[in-house]
Amino acid sequence: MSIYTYFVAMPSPDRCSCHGLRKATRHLTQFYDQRLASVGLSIGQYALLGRLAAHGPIALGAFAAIMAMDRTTLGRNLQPLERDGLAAISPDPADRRSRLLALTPEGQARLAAARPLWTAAQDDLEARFGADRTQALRLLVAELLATDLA
Amino acid sequence: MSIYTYFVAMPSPDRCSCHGLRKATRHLTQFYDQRLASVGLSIGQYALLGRLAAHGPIALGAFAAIMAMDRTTLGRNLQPLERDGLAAISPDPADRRSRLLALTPEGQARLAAARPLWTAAQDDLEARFGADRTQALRLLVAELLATDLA
DNA sequence: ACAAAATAAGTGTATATACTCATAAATCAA
DNA sequence: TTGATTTATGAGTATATACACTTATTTTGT
Repeated sequence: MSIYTYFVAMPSPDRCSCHGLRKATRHLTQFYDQRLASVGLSIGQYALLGRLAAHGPIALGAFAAIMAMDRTTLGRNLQPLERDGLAAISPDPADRRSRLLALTPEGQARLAAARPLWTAAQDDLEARFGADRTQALRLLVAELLATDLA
Repeated sequence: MSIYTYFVAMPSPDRCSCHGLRKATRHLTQFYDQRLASVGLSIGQYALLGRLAAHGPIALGAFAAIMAMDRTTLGRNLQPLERDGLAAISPDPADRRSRLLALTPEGQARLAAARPLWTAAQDDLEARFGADRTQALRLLVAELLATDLA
């Protein structure tokens, strides 16, 4: 543990809403990533597989919208998952421009293996940050996401 | 505007705290990035320069702690700023392991040019998302950042 | 003084993010 | 029908993020 740790022990609320959110996201992402590392998934990959399981075979653009992710970002993020056989992309017979994304059996197995680790991480977060604040944060970020900023 | 946009118009609060936070951060980052694009800075770069202006010449590790950023991430993020002459790294005479990061006059000028755009973005966010919710979110993410999750 | 431990930083590698541009296919309008 | 437009996607480029490993330097314990 570095001495620099003490400098951030008591941060003042950030004047910049975006910078504060970005810092907190890095913090939380590292926490979840560490909890999932033993099954070989990041929290981003876990979220992709989980949502994909729920939405079945789906076009890339539609899935990017569900994930609130740039279309090209989704494409890049899928490459390691496809390479490792966790997700598969096939042509859409109904529209030859479109390509359908689907979870493979391997992807389902990996997701099932990760789920208890994710649940434990969620519980640990609530225990450390507080159930009320965790709930409030979840609600606020969902509302922010639904806010049109363009 | 794609038809997919309608799929995300009314999101349910995310079960995964991390995924929700990550989506909202992408959303907000794109908003700020677009507002700052005309001066050639991303919100991440703006935050770096702004904090650097406040903390003067400072060692890389100490600055990474202030930014709540991984040390190696900071190093990579500094490369374009150094290349463009906005920040400069010099050896620390007191400790030859350490290197001191400082804002250049060019960096100060760029920061000054960006500041009104950032202020306008902050104001727009508050107008659209609501001052009370913006304030609450800022406080919550600061508290989350201060929470030890290890 | 010197060997061991701690510290500061860089490099290699891999994934994450998104902009611009290009391509192909479907839709629409005259 | 056919030419213009919209839509779905991929490729190129650049920055963002962080882990594991390495190197150089300082500090510390004896």
